[in-house]
Amino acid sequence: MEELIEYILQFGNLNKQQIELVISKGQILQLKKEDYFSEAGKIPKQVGFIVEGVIRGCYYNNKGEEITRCFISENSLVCDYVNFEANASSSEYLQAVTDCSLIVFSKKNWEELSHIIVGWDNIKNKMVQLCMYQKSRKGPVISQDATTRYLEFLENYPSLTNRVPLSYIASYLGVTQQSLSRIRKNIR
Amino acid sequence: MEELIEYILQFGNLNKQQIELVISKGQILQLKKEDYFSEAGKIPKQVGFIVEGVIRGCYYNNKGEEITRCFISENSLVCDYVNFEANASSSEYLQAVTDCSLIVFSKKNWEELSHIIVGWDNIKNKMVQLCMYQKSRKGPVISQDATTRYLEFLENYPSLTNRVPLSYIASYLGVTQQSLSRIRKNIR
DNA sequence: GGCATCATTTACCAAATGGTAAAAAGTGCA
DNA sequence: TGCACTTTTTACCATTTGGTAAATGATGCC
Repeated sequence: MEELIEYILQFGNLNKQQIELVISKGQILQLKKEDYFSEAGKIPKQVGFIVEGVIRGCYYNNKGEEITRCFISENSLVCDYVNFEANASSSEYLQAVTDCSLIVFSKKNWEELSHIIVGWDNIKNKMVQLCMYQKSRKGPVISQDATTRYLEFLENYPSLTNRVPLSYIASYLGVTQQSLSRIRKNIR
Repeated sequence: MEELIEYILQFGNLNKQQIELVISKGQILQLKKEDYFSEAGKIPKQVGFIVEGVIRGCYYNNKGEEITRCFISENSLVCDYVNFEANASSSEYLQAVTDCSLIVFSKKNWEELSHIIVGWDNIKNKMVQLCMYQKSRKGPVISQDATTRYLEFLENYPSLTNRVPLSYIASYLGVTQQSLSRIRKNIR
């Protein structure tokens, strides 16, 4: 739980008792590679914090191709938050890319924290907003060519290169797997 | 102001007195085409709501090319919100594409609303989060080809086609202006 | 170990897009 | 109206990327 607490304290202060309250509401969740954390068409039921592992957001486009939209790794929140809040069904899958250890909060527990910790809403919203902001900033830039997008991916996600299948990275970067393979060859 | 109130009430209820408080904190701002609402390298000073006009988010990439990252039009919030909250300098410009009428809230007034209206924070955060969420969903999809991206742009932003220069749309879609011109020709 | 299965690389050609340049169309102003 | 200026279109060819297919490399299971 230490990682989670350290993460939270970036966004505001909590005393020991409040930290205990947060911990008491969280539960450990282990996901096996390819398990879903949440699914398209279903209402997201929990907020997660990744202690170990990689999760991706993905969906199927109208050609039936599977597209990876984002990667989330250690020490980050994982949740389709807007739909979690609105009790609306999600349009994408959140799927474990590797075996994962998470700390998760049910909707009930997550909401209770707002009632029992003064200032929790403030921390919570800063966390969620930073999360959304970073996703939009660390993603591939559409105006760059594929090689540049791959090089920036390596910079932004150095720890992912060897634990994520090439096909996921390819659809994330908007190129075919074959093109990405060729790009990697040309870089060396 | 009616548009703003209607927009806000989507996210939660306010009584007449509270609505008056919101109105009392907002100010009218007129922007001329190409004026900046906020600038890269500067700390965003206000939150805006677009009553009339179009604003774009843009920046200069490392080749010095000007890249449009998003379009925001009537009945939407406009703000680099994370940096506004954090008093951090922005990495992009928010620039009027057409003459604009806005209702703006200074940082001081925006924060005061949190103190004087119970439940304002809740409304505010839902607004901001939906705003960020939509930006990530309405943007061009990197795994689609340029023609598809343009067609989806037309669907997502039908009102922008004739009031935004082609060059802005081109960089937004990640193609050169010449390519976009060719694409438009082939669609007809 | 050997086999089946899946992931990645390579090759080939077709199609899409970029870069440069020039022409055409549109806009504002004297 | 006519001129200067900006925006958009068009054309040409080089380069990048996609689509299909097959070969190679990895991985897990019996």
